[in-house]
Amino acid sequence: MLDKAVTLLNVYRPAGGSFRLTELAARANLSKTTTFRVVGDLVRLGLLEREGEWYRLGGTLFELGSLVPRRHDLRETALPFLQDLFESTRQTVHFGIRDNRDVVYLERIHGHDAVALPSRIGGRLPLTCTAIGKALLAFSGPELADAVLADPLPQLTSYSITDPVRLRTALEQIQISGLAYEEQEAALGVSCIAAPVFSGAVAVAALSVAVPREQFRPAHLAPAVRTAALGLSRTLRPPAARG
Amino acid sequence: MLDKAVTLLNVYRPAGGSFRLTELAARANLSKTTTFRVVGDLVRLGLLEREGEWYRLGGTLFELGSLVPRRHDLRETALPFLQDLFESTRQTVHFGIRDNRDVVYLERIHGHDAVALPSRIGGRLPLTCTAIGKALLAFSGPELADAVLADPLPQLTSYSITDPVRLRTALEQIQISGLAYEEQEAALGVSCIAAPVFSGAVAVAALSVAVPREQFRPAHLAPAVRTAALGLSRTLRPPAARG
DNA sequence: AAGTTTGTTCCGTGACACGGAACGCGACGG
DNA sequence: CCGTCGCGTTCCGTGTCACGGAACAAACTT
Repeated sequence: MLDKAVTLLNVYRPAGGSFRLTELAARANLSKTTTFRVVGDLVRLGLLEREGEWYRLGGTLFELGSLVPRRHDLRETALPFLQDLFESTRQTVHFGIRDNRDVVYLERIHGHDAVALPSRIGGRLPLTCTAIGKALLAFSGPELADAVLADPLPQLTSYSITDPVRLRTALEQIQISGLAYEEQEAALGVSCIAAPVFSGAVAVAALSVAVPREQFRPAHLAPAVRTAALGLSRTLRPPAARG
Repeated sequence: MLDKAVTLLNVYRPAGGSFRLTELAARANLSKTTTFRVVGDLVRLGLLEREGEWYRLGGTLFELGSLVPRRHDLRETALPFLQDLFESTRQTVHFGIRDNRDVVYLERIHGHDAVALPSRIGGRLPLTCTAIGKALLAFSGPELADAVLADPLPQLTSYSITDPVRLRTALEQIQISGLAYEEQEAALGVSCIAAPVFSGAVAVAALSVAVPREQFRPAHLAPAVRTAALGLSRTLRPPAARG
């Protein structure tokens, strides 16, 4: 019952949208009868919403998701620094953490002229294809980097780094400079620069600026990104006694 | 099973936090045995996370919640206008929709010196105690206003309006001016000004600026709030063919 | 050392989740 | 106008697994 319910909810990952009963049953590998009953319960409980014959995720999930502790707290303390960064660059600003081998985006703020990117709040992208991911990977200990480099590297565009040797030298460069770059590795026409947010020696999060490729001026963006990341690191220090 | 699981998740509303097994069982009115089993399933499925003997909401909920359609779409198109508003006022900016008799906040952006407020993303406050709520109530049709005014009005502070007659004249004033005010009705020392976001004749959302009481200059804030709301209304028009 | 509260395991019973089969309906298409 | 298809929905018999009381181990409090 519970398993089937969560399986049904997971049908909506990672893209969201609306589904009809039969399609839900097919994607969840459940019988139509069971789907009908479970989906009915989910609607009654507010986890799904029904509009005609279409089902979508319900508002209760939004409210529960907003309460998830680490995500909410980090986002709240990071927001002012992200605002600073946005104001000084006027480009799309990202903020994310690591979960396993993905970066999970906690915040993404932009103006009217945002670049097209696969990132979205609550969404996931491979560590190795994004600037934020590389910044996190470079400061998450050598074990993780070794493990990631041992497997085939995921590829989002033709520019995504697939050569582990090249990625390792990139990580070493990141560890020296404290800045991570990414050029069209996540989306064509977009480049990124990111800096890790530290709690001690390991990165607990990272923030980045995404810029159209032709406007990418790393030397100009670096100080702003670094300043925001350092400021956030310092702010996290006092209350972040949680090991 | 499903009911009990959702009951357990709802223990975390509206404040979030961490709970131990016995406290979860008590708050959910479930036997300790059942709580133990269901909570174990929830952890296995990612809806809860366990740290020692403490349970908190899990990252899966954050990711699912970020996919809830109306919330996500509205937030995404509203964000640039909220940024404009924040930049021109440098005060806490809110964006919310109506759900039943509450306002649900979809976004809340602020700088380093944010005022203390009970609002939070995904949180709820009574329609009648907030500027956003009044703006929504004034443009949600007379039936809702009549129903709300017929019942006792909720009260968050000693300044919250409890007299239905006074609230009705306030709503009429909002319908004329297109702007809603609130002075210390949600939190002491904080005043707000809000404007509705229209889709046709009804408000589908509203945005506001929250300011420390002593700095509150309505005449100065009004144009910025109105401009942001109108711009957002216009942007929502073309793609918002959904009745 | 006795008592209290914690998380956890065990187990017998009974409710209810399960999915196959069948139904009503609307949309096509011959 | 009548088949057929796919849809959502209802029904029902079977079997399972959810349920909670009782008991246990461990960690604190007194």
